[in-house]
Amino acid sequence: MPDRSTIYEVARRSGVSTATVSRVMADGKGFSQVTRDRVRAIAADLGWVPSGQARGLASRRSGIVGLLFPDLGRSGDAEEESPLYVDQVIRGAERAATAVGDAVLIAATQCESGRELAFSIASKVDGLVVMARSISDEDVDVLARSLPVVMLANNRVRSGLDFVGADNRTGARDITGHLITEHGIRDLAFLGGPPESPDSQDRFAGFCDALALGGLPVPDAPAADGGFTEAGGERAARSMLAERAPRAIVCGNDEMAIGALGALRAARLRAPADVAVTGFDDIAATRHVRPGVTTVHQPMRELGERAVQVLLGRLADASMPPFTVMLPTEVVIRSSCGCPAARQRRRP
Amino acid sequence: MPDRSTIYEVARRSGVSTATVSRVMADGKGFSQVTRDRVRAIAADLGWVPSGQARGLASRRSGIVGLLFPDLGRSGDAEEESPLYVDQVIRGAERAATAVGDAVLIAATQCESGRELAFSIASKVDGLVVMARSISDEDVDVLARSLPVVMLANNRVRSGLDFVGADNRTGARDITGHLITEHGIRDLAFLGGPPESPDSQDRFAGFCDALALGGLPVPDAPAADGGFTEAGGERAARSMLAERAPRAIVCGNDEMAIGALGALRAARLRAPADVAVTGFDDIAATRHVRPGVTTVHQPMRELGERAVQVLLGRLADASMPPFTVMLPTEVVIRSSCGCPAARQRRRP
DNA sequence: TTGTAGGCGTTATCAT
DNA sequence: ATGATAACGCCTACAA
Repeated sequence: MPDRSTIYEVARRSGVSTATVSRVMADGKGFSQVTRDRVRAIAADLGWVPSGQARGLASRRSGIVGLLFPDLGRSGDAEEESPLYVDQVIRGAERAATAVGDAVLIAATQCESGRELAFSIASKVDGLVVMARSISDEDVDVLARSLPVVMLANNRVRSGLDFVGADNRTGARDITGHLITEHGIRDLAFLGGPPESPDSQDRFAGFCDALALGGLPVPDAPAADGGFTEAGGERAARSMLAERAPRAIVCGNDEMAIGALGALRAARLRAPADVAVTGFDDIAATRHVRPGVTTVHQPMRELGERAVQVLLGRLADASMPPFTVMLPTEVVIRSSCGCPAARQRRRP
Repeated sequence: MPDRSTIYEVARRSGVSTATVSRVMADGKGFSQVTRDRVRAIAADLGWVPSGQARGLASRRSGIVGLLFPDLGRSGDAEEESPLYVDQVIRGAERAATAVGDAVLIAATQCESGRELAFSIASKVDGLVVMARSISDEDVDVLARSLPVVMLANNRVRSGLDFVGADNRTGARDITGHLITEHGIRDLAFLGGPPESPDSQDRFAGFCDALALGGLPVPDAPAADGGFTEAGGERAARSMLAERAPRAIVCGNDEMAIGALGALRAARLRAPADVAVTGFDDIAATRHVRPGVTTVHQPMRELGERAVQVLLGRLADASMPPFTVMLPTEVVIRSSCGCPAARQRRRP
């Protein structure tokens, strides 16, 4: 690897100044066609790749946005334990960023342990998208003092920060309402994720909304906690069933719903005949499993896209008032709720 | 957002020079404990985040590695069409990079269309991991002239570049051999991915190896091409079955295997009783579908990790001879090959 | 159309 | 243990 050549080298060989080279590469104005061609040819010939560092320093814009997401896989054991959720968000962010020529820097961080990493990322980017549970609130505040930060899927109200999220609460209310209204079920249990997860909290709140609407007693906490994993969901459902089987288990996400289906099978209970089950997120597996899991579709990729778009907007105009984007969710009817399998359509 | 404060501000308030601040932040040597504490306190108080640009420019190391992966989702329609494969690789890369304090810059590129993007990424990083089919060979060569490049899963022999990949050929040979040896099947068809995919080519080669070993006639091309997608696999299998059903369909990946299972169901053929089916990759869905898909496990996450590790090694020592890492694959027996469902264990 | 020169915020090399 | 000061590679007025 011969040292990366510089703008000086290109300028020297082209017989022009570095300013002209810079202008040519920026595709601006102020040079003749012949100069342009010569410079470009020599740059290509040299295989010159301009230094993003220097460019960023001079123009005070790196063209990089950062994405911090919660580091789950590392503590969990199996690969499938870590939600594909995040992957879709990453893809969405990537898409939105490259659409405007920016790039995405990613890092998995976990509150305390990821502090240093988070700051390291922050030093390299123009702005940051921070997913729920990836760094502490205090650190968010510190970071937000020196660069634009968009909160993603973290429903906590934070002073003056842009926010992008999905309407978890309404989704949970709708799917629970479906169970109550369409299937006449009046004995439902909610299987939650990690208690500190805002997503889990919002979904539980929506569950409660639906119970209240249906005139049913409202619990003050989820019936059990499955940590958002398939194994955790199975475990939680198993111990729940050991006591008393409800007519329906509303799960905080799809992984746990799939785990719950396993627990029902093990307990020789039929789903949905004996116990209806619903999920949340609409991951691919919900389509492949039998019975198909009735769930709530989250626009995960779009979440990532919108977050980056909001960030870019903020970068362009720092004076805008704080922005909040709440993306709609959608109930997806399959058969685990008791609907006939054929009716695999979506309804609002 | 008040302007990001600089090292000058910190130095001034601390009553020391910028050099000292730099030393303190680098956790190096050459300052008293009291100076250190004062500087750190003031830096924290100011919420100072050092500029990665300036730091990179001065130290000629950005602490960022780039990952270029093929941009599939954009052309395909549904989300699930785009292989989860890539997501795992991204996660692995992220893990390996953050383990040493680096960050990963990601971009989806598609040969010609992604040229510009690829160069933009290259300008921002210390080195590049390039996945198969994400940019053209010529562009790889150009980029490799100015920064270290590691090829990932691209089996093409490229002069002097580091390479990391999985042993597709042996995996395909083993799983095909299983069908021939354990199940006595002598009439097999290979369902390939995009003809230009090195992965697909290698797997087909392994398929042929096994046929030759079993004394069976060796075709010179896959029986059909399903583009590595579930829908494509179903379509290809359907038209294959319209002519004549083989005793086994060896699919180039899992998505197509799942599609093929759908086609068999539609044709009122039983799997594996009438036609055995195998996949490749071991994605999560292969466990959830019925029958469970016998497949070849690819260490996708590890692929990403190793690629970044090799890149970091190259960064540390540019003079090493080109490095090749071939990770082993592993046959995972489920029931779509004809084995009893209970025997869900792995074998080499 | 083109060149000159100062500045971007660090790190690193000398000194002291 | 600390301070000057010269890079680092590019952009951008301002001049010519």
